[in-house]
Amino acid sequence: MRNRKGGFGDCPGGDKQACPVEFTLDVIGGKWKGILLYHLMEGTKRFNEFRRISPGITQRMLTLQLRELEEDGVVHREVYHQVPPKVEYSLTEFGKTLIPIIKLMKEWGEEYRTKQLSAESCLEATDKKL
Amino acid sequence: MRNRKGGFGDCPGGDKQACPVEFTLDVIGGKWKGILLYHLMEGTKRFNEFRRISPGITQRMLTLQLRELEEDGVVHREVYHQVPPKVEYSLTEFGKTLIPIIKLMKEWGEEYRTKQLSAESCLEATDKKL
DNA sequence: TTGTATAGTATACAAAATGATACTATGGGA
DNA sequence: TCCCATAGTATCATTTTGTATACTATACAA
Repeated sequence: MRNRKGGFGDCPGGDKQACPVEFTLDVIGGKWKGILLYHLMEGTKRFNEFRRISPGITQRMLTLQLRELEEDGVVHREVYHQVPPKVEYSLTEFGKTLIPIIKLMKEWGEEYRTKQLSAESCLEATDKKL
Repeated sequence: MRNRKGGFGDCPGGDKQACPVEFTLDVIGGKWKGILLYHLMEGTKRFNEFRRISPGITQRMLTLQLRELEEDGVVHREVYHQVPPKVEYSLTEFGKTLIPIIKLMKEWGEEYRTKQLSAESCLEATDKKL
């Protein structure tokens, strides 16, 4: 993943050309990008808003993931030169084309998260019961 | 990613519960899972068929990714006790519920791969022209 | 007897992703 | 004067992911 700079043309197995699915996953598949995009669908968010929403993410990771999304043209970063600083993140028009995918992933996740969990607890039955 | 065994209940930031998108990405987001699922949509595939389709993948990674998909209940692994061995992989019913997502990702990838590339070459303009 | 094909394992190593922690600048308020 | 908040960097450690290579069993075919 994310090893695409420098052109797809010389991709050894030709995977990236052959697989648009991989291309898409390359854009949205980072560890935190799902959450970020999910919340950006609601509208503009500030840096620390994301931190409050997902306390698990470190500042570093938040910066990195947002920068990658920015590089990919998916999010827009608006800097207000104030003190204390203010930076707003939002979906670009291009980023908005991802919304149907995010929504579908959200719905699938919502529907199968619980089912999968119960299936797993039947199959594995080694963990503590929730 | 993939750090979910042992229950979601104690997820520190509560991210996995809060974000079904992450749950979905956890299932389909492996480096090769996109390609594998993409080709499994067409029907049953054998181990070495995958290797021929994507020569870039090593045997080890192919095994690992298929096993993860199997663990997640997405693919079914049918072993034929023959010599030489024969193992067939196919989508489970559960796996088939992912098809709309894969298809949407495929379409998005097909549509924006080229646009993104040309946009990138305008913005970055450091790589050789394709 | 040697080679072929399949579907893997095992081991070692390398690279990439992620995490933890400390640090920065700055204007305003207590 | 000290502390607060914001939006980050910088550095280092750890974990995860991926690669390379060699190895396995076994029936059949040359």
